[in-house]
Amino acid sequence: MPELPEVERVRRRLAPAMAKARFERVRLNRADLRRPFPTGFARRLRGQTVTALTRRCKYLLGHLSSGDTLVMHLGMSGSFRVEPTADARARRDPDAALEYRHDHVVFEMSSGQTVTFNDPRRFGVMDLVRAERAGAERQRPSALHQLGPEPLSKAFDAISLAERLAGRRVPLKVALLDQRVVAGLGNIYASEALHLARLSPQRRASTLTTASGGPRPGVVRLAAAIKSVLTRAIRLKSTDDYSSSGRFRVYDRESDRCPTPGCKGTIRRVWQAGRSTFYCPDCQR
DNA sequence: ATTGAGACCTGTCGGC
DNA sequence: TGCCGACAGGTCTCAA
Repeated sequence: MPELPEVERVRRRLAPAMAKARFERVRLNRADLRRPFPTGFARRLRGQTVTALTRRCKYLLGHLSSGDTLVMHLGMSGSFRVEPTADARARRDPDAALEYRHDHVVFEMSSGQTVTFNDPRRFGVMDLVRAERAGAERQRPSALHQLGPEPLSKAFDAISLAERLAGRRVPLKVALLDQRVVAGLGNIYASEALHLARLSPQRRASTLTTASGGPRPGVVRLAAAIKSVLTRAIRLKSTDDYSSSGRFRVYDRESDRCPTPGCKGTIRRVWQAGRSTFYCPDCQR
C-alpha cells in the first residue's frame, strides 16, 4: 500500500499509542506474513517499552528499551488500526467479520490503546532485530542496511542522486524504484516526481550525469521534484490511503490532459519492469 | 555486478 | 447475477 508519505503518516498516527508505552500483550494470529515471525516474537516484545517510533524508508522502527528494534513494513496492503483496548477486546472472538479477517498482529499497549496490524495480501513484514553488535551488519547485510539516502534529508541532493544514477543503464523510472538509489519512492511517486521534473521515465538513468558522474541540469530538477512531491503528499493527505487524496499529476490518469501549464499532451501508460508507469510524452524528455 | 522475469498473496473491478 | 482475467501502492530470488 504505502510509499514514504503514507508510512510517515502511519508513524504519526501510531506514535501517541506506542511511543513511551509498554507492550502488555502481543498476539499473533498466524505464524508468518511474507516471512515467518522471528522465534519468541511476542515473548521478546512483552514488557518492553517503545522508547521511540521512527521511520526509515518505508520501514517503521520501534526502538525498544531492551535495545532491540521492532521492524515493521506494510507491504502492499498492510494497515494499522488504533483503538481503545476495551473496544478491541469487546469485539474479539464473535466478530469474524470480513473487516477483521486479516488482523494478524495485535499489540495491547500500556497507553490503553490497542494497535492492530491488518494485511490481506501478507506482503508485510514484522521482525525483531537484536541490538547491533559491531560488524554484525556487515556479515549479513539486510535490505535495511543497503538503503539509499532519505529523500527529505539534507544528505539527499542532486550530487548524491547523480552519484547513484551514474553508470546505470536501466530506465530512470526503474532506477527510482531501487531503494538503494533513494529510499522510499514507490510506483506512484516515482511517476509523479518524473513528471514534475519533466523527465522521461524511459530515459537511461546514466544520461542524467556527466561522464564523471556529476549532476546535469535534469538531476537537479529531479532531486527537487522528489522532495517536493513527497513533502506535499505528507502534508496534504487527510488519511493513510490514496482514495481520499486522489490528486495525482499523472498516476492513474491515462488519457487525461497533461497538467503541466501550457502543455497540450495526453497522459500515457506504459509498462516498465512489470509495473505501470504514467507520463506525458510531450513534456517529459 | 546488473538486470529482467517470476513469485509471493488476496481483493476488486470491468467485461462478457 | 456470476464467472474470469487483469491489475493493485512492494520486495525478494533466481537465472542470464
